[in-house]
Amino acid sequence: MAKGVNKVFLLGNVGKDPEIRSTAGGTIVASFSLATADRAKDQQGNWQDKTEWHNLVAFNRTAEIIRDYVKKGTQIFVEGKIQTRSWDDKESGQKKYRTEILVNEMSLLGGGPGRGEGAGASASSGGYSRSNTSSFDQRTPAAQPDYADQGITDDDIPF
Amino acid sequence: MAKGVNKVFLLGNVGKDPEIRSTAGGTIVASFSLATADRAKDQQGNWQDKTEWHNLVAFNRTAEIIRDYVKKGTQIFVEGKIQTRSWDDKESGQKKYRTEILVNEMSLLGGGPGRGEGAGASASSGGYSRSNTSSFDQRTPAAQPDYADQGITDDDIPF
Amino acid sequence: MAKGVNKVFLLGNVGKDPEIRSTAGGTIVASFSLATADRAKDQQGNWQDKTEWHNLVAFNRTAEIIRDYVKKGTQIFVEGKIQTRSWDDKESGQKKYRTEILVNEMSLLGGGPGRGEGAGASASSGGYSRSNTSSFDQRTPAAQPDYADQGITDDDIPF
Amino acid sequence: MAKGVNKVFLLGNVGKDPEIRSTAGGTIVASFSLATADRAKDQQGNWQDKTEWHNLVAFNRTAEIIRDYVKKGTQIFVEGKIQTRSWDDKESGQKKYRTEILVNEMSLLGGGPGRGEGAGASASSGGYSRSNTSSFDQRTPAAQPDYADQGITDDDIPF
DNA sequence: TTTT
DNA sequence: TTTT
Repeated sequence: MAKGVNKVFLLGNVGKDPEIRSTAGGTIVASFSLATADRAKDQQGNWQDKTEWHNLVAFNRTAEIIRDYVKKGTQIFVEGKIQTRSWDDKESGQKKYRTEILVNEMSLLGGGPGRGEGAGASASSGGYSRSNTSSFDQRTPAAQPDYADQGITDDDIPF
Repeated sequence: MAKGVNKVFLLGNVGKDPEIRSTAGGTIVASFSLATADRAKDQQGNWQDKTEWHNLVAFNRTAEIIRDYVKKGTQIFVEGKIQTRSWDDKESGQKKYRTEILVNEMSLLGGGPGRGEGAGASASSGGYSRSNTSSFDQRTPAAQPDYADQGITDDDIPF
Repeated sequence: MAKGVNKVFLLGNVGKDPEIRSTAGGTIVASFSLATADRAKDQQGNWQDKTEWHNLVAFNRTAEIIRDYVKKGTQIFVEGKIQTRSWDDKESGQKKYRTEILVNEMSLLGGGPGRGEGAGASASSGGYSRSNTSSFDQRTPAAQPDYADQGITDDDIPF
Repeated sequence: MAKGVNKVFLLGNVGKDPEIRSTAGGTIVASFSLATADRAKDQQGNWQDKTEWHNLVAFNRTAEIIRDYVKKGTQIFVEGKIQTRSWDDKESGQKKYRTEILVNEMSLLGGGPGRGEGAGASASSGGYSRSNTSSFDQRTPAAQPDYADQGITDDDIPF
């Protein structure tokens, strides 16, 4: 029986083309950064824009959608959960932490220059459809993403 | 004009008595960890409990409430936003990151042993009131928390 | 492909013992009201408590948990979606609407007198466990709830 | 001290040009409907699109933004709370209910045909800016909207 | 480091 | 109709 709530909502623009990898078991993993713009008062009481960057990771079907439709600049809305992975840095011997958002659901929004064109791939047929919102659900993640290049073992996999 | 969404909901138990500090400017700052329990399928398909730890920080009125009512074990619900601070570690010269949840609203829940008694401080009068929910709002944070002991400058202050 | 977001979070107390029904197909349906207490400024600028009432409905496994653990006064946290059903009132001939929250996830909180005892049924063993949080997930609803007594047809079923 | 949580997130498209009114006290009130598209399995197990309609209401600064930038078709993201108003219908003598979402924050998204042109007003300067997200905050509502034409008295005003 |  |  699960307990607790750990829920995140982010709406922003993707910082770089997502990095797509596959695990030995065939699971697709998408990693990318998302910028959420915020407006806050500075110490002089003036409104200042501030950008917060988030590390996002998605698996399976959601990762496929990201591979096919999301790139630098794409505006998306995601629902996910916060996860912090830790490991011992080989060089410094220090404990290092990386906090990521595991994406559970994603909606592609119409905004931003990173939708519908470019070298990669896109199902957007331009014109009106470019302004649609599409939402995807990743309810049943299951697999062993290959995080080996980051020194991440299977024990770090969140499901 | 602000843009984007960066919203977090957490329901869990506090890991240790909160750390309360004051800035030179008189702003009260509360820092503490929160555990959210999760239930996820492992690679054998069995349900496993997993605890995720979050670093929370609150200011002003919310920090006062935390100082007075929250301690190790207290069950709370919070709404907040994700923030990642970074600095250069003096020893290793490496860039370090710390992701925190800036608490905007908090509800004290009835659960857990960490409500209403103990060495610290508490306004809870025990008995029935232990099962109440109380909610606090921190809408207008304003000040310069003294993060000096963490090598944090005023520029890192989120408002 | 789904589009859009329709997400609700409620934390409050149950108004009456939930009503449990079964459909012809065997689906369990739980209906109940939830009060969320709010604090808002009145026209004189004074803070006033205000209670908002919500109609909640849950199916299958979540309905079973509600049947077994939730009753009048129980404090819960739910995640769900908003749904408005409409029908033609036979008497007045008017179109009538009823907005409900379809519960997707629920956490039992420790608060309130409606936990663990009473005439109905409860798996709570009292004492310490009263302060626990338990969370349940209803990810794959599937069936034909019998809403016949409300003049509701299968077409109104949300899944 | 407030209690409880009553929080709603909606992402969808506006159904009609918003209705803008002013109260005797000068408060601006915006009312409009929002469609959130959902994807759900029907009884045959096929995925079906389903649209849920919501009644939204906003006051003050948020209402002004809506007046100036939102119209039929505009894609928006809103955060708000659920409110149900009730009154006695004069004709039938029946108690009637209307559930609305009181909008607290709104983000204009790039999608949809209802952005940037039209008879009304718009600050959108076309081109790139049309794909931006703008977010507005309504933290301190205060006033007496004139709901007289709906048989609504000051007592129904949520703040 | 919480909680069950 | 809950809860404090």
